[in-house]
Amino acid sequence: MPKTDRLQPAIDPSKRRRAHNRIQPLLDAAAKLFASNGYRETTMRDIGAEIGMQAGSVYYHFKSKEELLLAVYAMAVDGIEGRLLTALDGLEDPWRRLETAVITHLETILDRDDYSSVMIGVTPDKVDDIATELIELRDRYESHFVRIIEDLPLARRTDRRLLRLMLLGALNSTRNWYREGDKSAAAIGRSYVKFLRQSIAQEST
Amino acid sequence: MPKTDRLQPAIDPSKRRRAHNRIQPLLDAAAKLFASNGYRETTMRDIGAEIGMQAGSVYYHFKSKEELLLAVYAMAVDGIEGRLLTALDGLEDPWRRLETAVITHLETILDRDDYSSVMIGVTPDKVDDIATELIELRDRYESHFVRIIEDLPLARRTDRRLLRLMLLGALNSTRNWYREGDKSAAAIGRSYVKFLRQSIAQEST
Amino acid sequence: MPKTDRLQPAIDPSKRRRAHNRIQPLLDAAAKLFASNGYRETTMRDIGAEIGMQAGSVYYHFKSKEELLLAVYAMAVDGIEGRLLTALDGLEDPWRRLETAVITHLETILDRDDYSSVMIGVTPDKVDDIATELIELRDRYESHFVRIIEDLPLARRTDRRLLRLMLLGALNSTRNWYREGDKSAAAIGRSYVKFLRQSIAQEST
Amino acid sequence: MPKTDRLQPAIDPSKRRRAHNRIQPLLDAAAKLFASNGYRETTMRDIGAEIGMQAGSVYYHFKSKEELLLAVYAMAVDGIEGRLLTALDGLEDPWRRLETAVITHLETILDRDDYSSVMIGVTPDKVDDIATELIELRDRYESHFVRIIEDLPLARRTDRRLLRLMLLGALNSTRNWYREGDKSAAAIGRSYVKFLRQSIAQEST
DNA sequence: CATGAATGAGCATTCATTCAT
DNA sequence: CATGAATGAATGCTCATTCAT
Repeated sequence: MPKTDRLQPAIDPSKRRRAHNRIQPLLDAAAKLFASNGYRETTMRDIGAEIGMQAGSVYYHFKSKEELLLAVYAMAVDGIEGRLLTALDGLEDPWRRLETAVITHLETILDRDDYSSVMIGVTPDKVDDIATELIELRDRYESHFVRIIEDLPLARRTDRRLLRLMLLGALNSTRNWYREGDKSAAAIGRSYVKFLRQSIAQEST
Repeated sequence: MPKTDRLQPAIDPSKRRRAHNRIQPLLDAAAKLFASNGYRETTMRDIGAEIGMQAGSVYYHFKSKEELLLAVYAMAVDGIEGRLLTALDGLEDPWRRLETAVITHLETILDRDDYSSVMIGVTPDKVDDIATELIELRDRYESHFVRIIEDLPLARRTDRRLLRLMLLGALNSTRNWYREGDKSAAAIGRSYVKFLRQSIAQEST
Repeated sequence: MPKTDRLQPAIDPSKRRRAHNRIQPLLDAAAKLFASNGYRETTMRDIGAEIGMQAGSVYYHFKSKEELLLAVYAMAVDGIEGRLLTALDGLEDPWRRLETAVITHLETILDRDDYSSVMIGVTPDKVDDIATELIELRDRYESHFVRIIEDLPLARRTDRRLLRLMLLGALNSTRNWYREGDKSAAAIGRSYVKFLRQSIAQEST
Repeated sequence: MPKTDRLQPAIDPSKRRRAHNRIQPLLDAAAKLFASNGYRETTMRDIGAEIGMQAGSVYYHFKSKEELLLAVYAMAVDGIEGRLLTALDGLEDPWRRLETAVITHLETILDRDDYSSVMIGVTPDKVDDIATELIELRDRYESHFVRIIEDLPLARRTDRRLLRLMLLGALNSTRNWYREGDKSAAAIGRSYVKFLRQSIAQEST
């Protein structure tokens, strides 16, 4: 995933040279540490140290640890959403769209991208003050799955919400067991869709 | 789930009544707090206070917080495993066995049982020193699913491991979204199995 | 002023020996440092160090710095009120009562007693969370002056409230200029009353 | 009180308009914040922000926070002293001079003027490095009261220093209790003088 | 068995100050 | 003149753990 600068405050490009933009490195460092050690277990000192900065200095850029998490989370959603939309672009067939979404999602989270790891790994309700914002962000992303599943020609009375929840639960949990040497994200994704498709598709399909 | 004492080390029953009668309350308190607030966010003081005990006194019974988590985790596995085996007892049909396992699993974790909440909710790798033990315990439980899925008459070349991983991932993630008023655990379980069955079953089925 | 134990939780005297009661030394240390350096400029580390204790350990006894201030303040009021009542005991003549109150007040705050210095020196409104409690305590003490001045046979239309405020303002400010070698507290007190008495007394006096 | 520039170092008037036009706003901002929140509780960031300036930029004008306080304090003394002298101008009668001084002082500090609030509210000894300068400034102002009281025809053996200290103590403490709706500054001042005059005046008066 | 007391390392956060640009 | 960025020391507070009694 590209470490985009979508979230960055627009700054006068002339100053950019000087500013050395420490925000991106900071976000990257935070993402990396949150992803590998967890949000709570990562200290502001760790984050600062990662880019040779004092803990206190981090506060020049982000006014709290939670604020920093929120920024990382937002960039994660930004990134994964962007990838998803790009991959989906131009695809019409509902089942292909589903498969593509599943595969893209898996590819993002299994390539151990720090940002999306944070998004998948951080339990919003442990971070009270920004829980709402976090959940909103996540929902924004998942809404694409809502739509994709809506468009599927399914057997009548299929509970589409349950289907989505099942699928996303399965998808997100891959990151707990996936190891180097396992099947590719694409293969896993294809299998998951195959495991479901025939059971849920409309008869005629 | 009953707050059983199934796993307790076999000790002289005469002493049991008096000597170790604080262990169970302690485990229950820890389970309750770990489940509702998380392992890291729960302090030894909280746990002690829950049963009117000083923080320091907890160390008479468990030599560290991790040790306490391990004990809770072990009891959780013990409990959920017990329920599973009881439910499965006597059942022969492979698909019924699967459905029963799925439903039983969901019933345990969705009735917000403290012990199993800990088992599902605590990420082993955040607790370095006992991660191995925790994983072993979890594997012991999941091995029943390995066997159940092994016994399923599936289409040739179905990746049974992937199927199990997908299913357990979906199952365990229910606890993140399940709310009062949602379908029953049994209904959800039945749906999940239905979502899969036809797609993966051997033609003749 | 006696460093009383009025505020202490009643504890089983048998345990007292063991407990070494660190609360009193802690209050004394806090009073001393608050008095000489100010509340804000005193750190919990300073207070702990004063009695050979880690900063963190202070929290075993007081759950916050403000809580500690409140306890010191309460003991200060306790002490100065006790002295006042004792001094007033048995006195009937209204003017003697006033003079005695004034002198006693001055003696307490000018002997550089740490507790009353805190009471006089700490501005309640800088300590938001306990401002109310602090003000209540101070009012409790000052209410004795309200009564003493009420009992004075004054010229009609004398604004007794204003008189009290003037007097207490003058009294409390002595601590800002009083130096070793100045007149005694008693002499100052007598002068202050003399400065006022004739002007405000009822004609017949 | 007008936010005057009376004390400013005499500088080339041509530059004054432009070059130092940030000093006055800075002083005003500092005075405002010191007065309402206290010296310690006010940060350089707050002060800068008040006039749209970075914290670091403040250091271009004042080399430290204490320096800034000193400047505010000096302007405060300058202002209150100016008002006093203006009010006293032409008055001959010693008692009228006293009453006027008292009332003028009260009017200045009770109209919640930021500068004089700082002067009255900041305890010099909490600001070690400039305590001497602060005290000198305050003394300069109070010397006018020394003289006014010297000129009073008082009963022999009246301790004029004590009288001054009592009066100023009473005066300055008004700001702790004065609230909207209380008597006017003038009324309070007149009362205070009345409370004292007859008691201390020479018989013949 | 249990407590009361204390430790000490650590944490998020604050803030006066510096300085290159 | 002013800023943006950073420092570093400090601060109130937390918490798993220890240990004498």
